[in-house]
Amino acid sequence: MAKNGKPTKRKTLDDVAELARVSPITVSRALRNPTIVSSELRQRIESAVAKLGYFPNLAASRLASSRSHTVGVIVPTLYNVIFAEYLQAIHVEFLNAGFQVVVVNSRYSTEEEDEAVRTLLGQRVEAIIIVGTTHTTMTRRLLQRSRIPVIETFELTDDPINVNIGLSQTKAGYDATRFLIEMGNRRIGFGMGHHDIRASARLAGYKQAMEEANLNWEGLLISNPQQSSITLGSTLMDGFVAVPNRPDAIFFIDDNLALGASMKCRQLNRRVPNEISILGFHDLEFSAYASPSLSSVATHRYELGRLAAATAISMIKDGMLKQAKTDMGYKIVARQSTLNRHSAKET
Amino acid sequence: MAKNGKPTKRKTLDDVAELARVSPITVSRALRNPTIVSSELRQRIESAVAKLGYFPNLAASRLASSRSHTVGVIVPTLYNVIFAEYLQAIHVEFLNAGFQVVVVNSRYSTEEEDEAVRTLLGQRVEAIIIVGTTHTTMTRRLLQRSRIPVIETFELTDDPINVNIGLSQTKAGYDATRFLIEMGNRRIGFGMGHHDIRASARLAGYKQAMEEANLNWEGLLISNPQQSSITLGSTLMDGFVAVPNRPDAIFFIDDNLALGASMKCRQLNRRVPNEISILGFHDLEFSAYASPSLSSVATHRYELGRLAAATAISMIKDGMLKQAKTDMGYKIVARQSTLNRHSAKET
DNA sequence: TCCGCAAATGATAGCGCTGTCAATGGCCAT
DNA sequence: ATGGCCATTGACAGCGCTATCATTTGCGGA
Repeated sequence: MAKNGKPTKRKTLDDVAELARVSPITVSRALRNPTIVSSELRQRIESAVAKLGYFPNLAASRLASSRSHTVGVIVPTLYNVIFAEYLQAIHVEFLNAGFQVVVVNSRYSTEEEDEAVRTLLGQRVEAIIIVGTTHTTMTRRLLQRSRIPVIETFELTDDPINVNIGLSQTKAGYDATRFLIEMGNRRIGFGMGHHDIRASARLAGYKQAMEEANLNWEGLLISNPQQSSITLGSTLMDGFVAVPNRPDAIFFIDDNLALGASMKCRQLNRRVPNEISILGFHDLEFSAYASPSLSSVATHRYELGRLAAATAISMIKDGMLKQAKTDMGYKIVARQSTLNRHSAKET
Repeated sequence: MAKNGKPTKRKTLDDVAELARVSPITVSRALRNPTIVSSELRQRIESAVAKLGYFPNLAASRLASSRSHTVGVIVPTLYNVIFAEYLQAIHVEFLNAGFQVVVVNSRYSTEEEDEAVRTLLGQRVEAIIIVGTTHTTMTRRLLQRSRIPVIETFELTDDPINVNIGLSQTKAGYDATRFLIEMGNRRIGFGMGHHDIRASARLAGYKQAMEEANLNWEGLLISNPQQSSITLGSTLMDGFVAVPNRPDAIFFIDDNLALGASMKCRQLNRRVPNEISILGFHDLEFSAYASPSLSSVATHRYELGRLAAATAISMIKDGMLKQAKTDMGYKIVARQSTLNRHSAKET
């Protein structure tokens, strides 16, 4: 309930200046860079600020200085812990450098991504960090015209807008599949949720590896338009056990699916990895501690976010747009959920 | 790389107006409310906008209209899926209502929360949704003075700033513990990560229930200053099996811990629920699908976020600050991980 | 035909800050 | 005592929009 009917206008710099008996510009300076104002005035100003409960109108400040001290980050979802780690790193870097971070969620839609870019540019963000390298033509043009640093992440492209930091999703999918093949698996399944761009790239890598090894993947590819989750992994596993001529290994698009599938296997009394090997992706926090521990492809989300933010900061400082591409790589981590069937035979 | 050295000033409304041969104010209107401008001018304006690649400077718009069309949300962390679900609901509601959402992370610190509030108020957000009801005196005063709707969530308080929507964490902890007691457990452990406010409230409820039942909880309380995770659950379980006179049930502060503990039990060959019952909290998405499925206390995060946002929107529209308190409740969901030892004895 | 009214458009004056340059005063070297 | 320099402080204009009121135009009814 409003305490009273007074329209109590918000306090402005001028109110503070009046109370502190100094000019408004001095208040502005005292607030932004206290050291350049004499300590006497500074104290008068500080107490006036406290007394009035003043704080600056950022819109006015941004308009006058044409600096927003804000950067934008576009992620496809907030649900996925991958992006939470990435965002955390970005936040830390930018907050330390005095920037505010606005996060916008594009929900895996290029149209929403386009809108998000417009919103951010309208706010005159000083840099944009975006997940993915595939955008609508319009979005790409907007970003190019914007003349602010744009960091495209998570994937790799030969034609970045400015800076690209990521890993080859296709190659990762290929190598992961090769890993399973070299472990002696023949019928290798592929389990995924909805076909987002990066998941599809990993799928392409899988198909390539399978074809190169003359292995047939028909009937071994199970997907579901839902978002990836432990629950979904459990559901997908139901599908795999129903396949005639069951797979001896499955590559899941991420560790959530892999964990759900592994738990389902136990319910169904299918031994992992003996009867069926399971390989995940991303090496999530729990994977090393699951039972059996999950083999996975480690990606470096935190470092990726950190590097993206650090690069953006240095570009903002220099006022220069450079073009660059950094491959963060990945690493296949073999744990209990995958079995080397060659050595298993030997013993 | 900058394509050329031209300082290419950003396009403004005036540029568009000039190109479209209309007055700036007409452009402003055409952009904000196209229907009130004749279709001829509207088309001229639209093509000028497209040609120039113009889009509005939000800082100027906010300053002039003193409306930000922005709301702020403060959460303690982005890592916890609980808050991701809550944020998702908030985003959906506000975006549909034409508001932008700024999310700030307070990292479980009241100091950072205070800063976050200042940042948001400086942006002249039109409402603030905040997790928790405990703030510094200063923060509370700022929020009260702000004269915008403040929605405190997740907990319940008798003295809300404006609107409070949540559940009694203490009562939930109490009831969960009662549930385990009534199932015939005597030595009931409590496992938690770092002592954030809501976790501590659940702990208080646990202690109360134990004391009322004349049960001793000494030595049965294991915590770790880390953030709750599946991994940490696994670690905590190591602690519980090392306790002399092992617990027959454990209440974990959330389902991540419960799942990690359950997986560890299997590694250690402790049967769940026969040797040890496990109860989690929040009823996360995977809990029903884990093996064994996890008993938990279901909370309603999505609905909570939705309601918080809807309430904020209606308050913004009405321009009225009301005081209200809504108890969202919770629900104990019994699944496989807890055993009713009374019936177990009977059979 | 003229008036009145609604719809469409325009002119003016800020919103609350900061960039820029000017003014002031104290202090030291000469 | 004088000039010059640095450290402080202030005046002024303007950032790019929108609220508000004023003006213009078209059209039906008296």
